[in-house]
Amino acid sequence: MDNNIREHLQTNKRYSPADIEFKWMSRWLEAHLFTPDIGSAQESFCVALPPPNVTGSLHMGHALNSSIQDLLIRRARMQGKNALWICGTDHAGIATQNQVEKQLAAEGLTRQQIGRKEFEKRVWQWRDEYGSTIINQLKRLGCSLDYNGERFTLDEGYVRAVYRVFTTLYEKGFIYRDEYMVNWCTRCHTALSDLEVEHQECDDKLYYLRYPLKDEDGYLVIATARPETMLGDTAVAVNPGDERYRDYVGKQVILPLAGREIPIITDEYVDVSFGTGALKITPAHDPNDFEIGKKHGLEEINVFTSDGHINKNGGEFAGLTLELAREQVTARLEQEGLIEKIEPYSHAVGACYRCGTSIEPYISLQWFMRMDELAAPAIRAAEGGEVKFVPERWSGVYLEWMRSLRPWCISRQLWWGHRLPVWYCDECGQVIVQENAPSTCKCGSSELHQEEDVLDTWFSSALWPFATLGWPDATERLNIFYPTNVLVTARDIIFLWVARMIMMGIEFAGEIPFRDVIINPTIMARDGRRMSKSLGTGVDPLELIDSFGADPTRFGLLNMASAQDVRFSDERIEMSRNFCNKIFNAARFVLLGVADVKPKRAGADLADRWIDSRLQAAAAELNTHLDAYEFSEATRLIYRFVWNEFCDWYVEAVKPRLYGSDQAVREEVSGHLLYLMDNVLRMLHPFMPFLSEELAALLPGRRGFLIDETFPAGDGARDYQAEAQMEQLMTTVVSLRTLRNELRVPPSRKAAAVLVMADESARRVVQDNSGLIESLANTRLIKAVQSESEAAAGKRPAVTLVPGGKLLLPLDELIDIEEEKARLSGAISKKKQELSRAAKKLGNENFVTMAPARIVEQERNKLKQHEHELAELEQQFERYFGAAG
RNA sequence: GGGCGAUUAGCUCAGUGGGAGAGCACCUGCCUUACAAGCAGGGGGCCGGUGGUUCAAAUCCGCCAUCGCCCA
Repeated sequence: MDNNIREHLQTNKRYSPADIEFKWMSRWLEAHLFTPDIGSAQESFCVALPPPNVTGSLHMGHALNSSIQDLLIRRARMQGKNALWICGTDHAGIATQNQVEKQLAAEGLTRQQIGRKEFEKRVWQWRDEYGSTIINQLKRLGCSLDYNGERFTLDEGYVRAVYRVFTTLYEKGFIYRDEYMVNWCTRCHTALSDLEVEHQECDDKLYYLRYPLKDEDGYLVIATARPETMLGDTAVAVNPGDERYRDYVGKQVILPLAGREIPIITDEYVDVSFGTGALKITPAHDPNDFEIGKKHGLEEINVFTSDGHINKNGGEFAGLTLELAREQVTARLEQEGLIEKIEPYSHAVGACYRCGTSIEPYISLQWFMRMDELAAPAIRAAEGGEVKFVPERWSGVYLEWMRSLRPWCISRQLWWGHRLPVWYCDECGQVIVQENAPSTCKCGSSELHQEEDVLDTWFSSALWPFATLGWPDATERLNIFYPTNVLVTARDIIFLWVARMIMMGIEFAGEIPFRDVIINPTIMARDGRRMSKSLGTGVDPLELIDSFGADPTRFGLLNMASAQDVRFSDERIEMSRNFCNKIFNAARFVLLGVADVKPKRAGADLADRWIDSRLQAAAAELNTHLDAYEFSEATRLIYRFVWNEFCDWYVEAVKPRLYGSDQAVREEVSGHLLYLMDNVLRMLHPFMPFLSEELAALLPGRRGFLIDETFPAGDGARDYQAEAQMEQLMTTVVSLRTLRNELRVPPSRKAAAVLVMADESARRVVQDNSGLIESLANTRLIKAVQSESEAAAGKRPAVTLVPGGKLLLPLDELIDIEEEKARLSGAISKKKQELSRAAKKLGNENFVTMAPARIVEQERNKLKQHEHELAELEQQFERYFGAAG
């Protein structure tokens, strides 16, 4: 090893992530490690990154599911697969437009002032400047995305895919234009799909309004939460079965303020228990009323403008904002004595998912996509298990949604996005839908104009798994990597993406886009609720990377990735940081301590055989967990193996041999340590790429990158004898340590111990490895004898049970007689309890006859063991203190 | 209003039919030549309540309570 490195390792006792992360990411990128080989004959493995919003920055959800994806991708590469992790962002129509509009506003400009062309130019500039923020943040996390192949949903080729899909669906009649009620954001000035509306419970008021009857005295009282919409009322509806209103049906009321005569109609939809049971019907401003209006042929009177004011149909209220209109309408009604009462009322109000403005149900001319026919095969794919959700319960959530799909409003009144491939002839009104701009209409006119609207961003991201691979062209990439293997995402994306990707994938790429869908848990704030920007309960993953390092952040997040939502706790990241430090120091021990040899598996020594077997077990189990996507279990397993087996036992066990005077032994142990370290680092690499790479590079005889090496499969043979023998020794050591501690033997004092074991094979294990026990338990003169008479351990040794017998520690002068008496009788009563538990169970005839033989046998063995041990303890007690207490 | 999930040690969470686990925190002793972000040892839980199924329930089923998430 280089002397500089040696010195560096000697002086630095703590892992310091910041020093190495940038270095390795740069080297990986320079070596193009993350770009797959298209010519490879290897089995492919592909994951498409759910494209983050181009305006976005890394949040906890991204960090978690990217850690998962990187784990899977890196392992797949190490398993020899031709792996591709598709990289890119989506253009995020509204969000990006809002960003640029904000910029313009700062210059005192609006997009209308500069015009559409100029505006688009500004957005592209914005994108070039800020659009790779989140991709760069993924690099900091160590993600091995194919950065060279980064895609964007507005790439030239991608646009072609979008247009192909649009025109095909139009020709099939799935896409159509209609004047219909949509969700309208009065600030973003566009329609939104149902999924882009966020509902929030809010404390409001319920107004009871009096609508005077036309031809007689009196009035009908209706209840509404939105009194300002009464200006657009065109009926009052009651339930046909409602006796209270039977006499009024068919009559007219005079709509207050407007003075309009409107009918009293009946409809099953009306809930007799809501308010008074009489409902005002405003077909232009409420989705349910819209349906009722259609059914009854009611007039739709729009009283709002598209930017949230009252229009001329609102008479004297025209020009007011909706908020002011509500105040003034209720004030006027109050004046006229038409308000019966106002009650507190709590209901859900829709808000724009991008700007939070209240959503208005609004009738406008939009493009829609019918979903039922596309949904059918996508439903079957999940029902038949072709697409598998993990955890499985999400499959139900997906199916429920898919079975109740309504037409999807796909047009947006924005200037950023895929402008619909639709042209209108100014001459004859012909609608032309095709991928490329037409020059003339069938009528011969060349006076054509393109549709102003753009497509919902999610329309294009639905094509992500195949459009990024080159579709609609039959590319080699598409051939190799489609369908992708797994999609990892958050649950709120199930509808927005997963469902739509499955539908589009089946329809256009001819196959499901991915086989497994991993829905990662949500990381909650400390209070157990969703992290919230406005409440300040969010945690920034980049800050975690800054203060703990990327590897601890990844490992900690993966440790949280079980099937359940989890509260974020930085104790987990700290635990991971400590673990990284442990690994770093284990490597220091190996690198600074070993002889100058190459990694080489040894095998005669018990500890060597034991750790080899344990390594195989750990690797096998690790692969099982990863195959089952049990990430949290995987982190726990690797933690236990590295810390509690490799570090706590093997490294300690090996020290006497490593530091001994026998050079041949030292070299053998050195080779074996290096061999183990190499395996451990390869297992760790997909979890903590930076640290593992850094340490692996220091191993003698190393070349290349870890990612090109093999992930331990754990398919080597186990050595069960070595495992059992080492188990016996470890238990013996722990008993001895416990005894020492309980007796408060100072560490400086190396007490001598005697093991009395009738069992010959157990005794031989101890005899053959007495040195190991001596060093691990800080004891000397381990002697294993067959019977007490041979022990000659002084007159009054302390005693404890060990596997195969008992352990005597002669410490006459150190033992407090009363304490020892208490300690022994404590052990006796504990043993008695265990004994009686087993005896009771076996005394139950039903247990003996009904339980599996294996279990009963196990219980009998326990009973025997307890009986034997109790006898030993009582005998001991009797010898020292007379009759057992 | 509908659906889903959770309730296990002081805290954050694993454990899904055969004697309750981890990390942190706590107690005792250690600066033992890889690591004090560490080492050795230890204490601590009628597994939310209730009823049922079973030889056997933290685990399966019913009901109740509390909290959370999603959808309308």
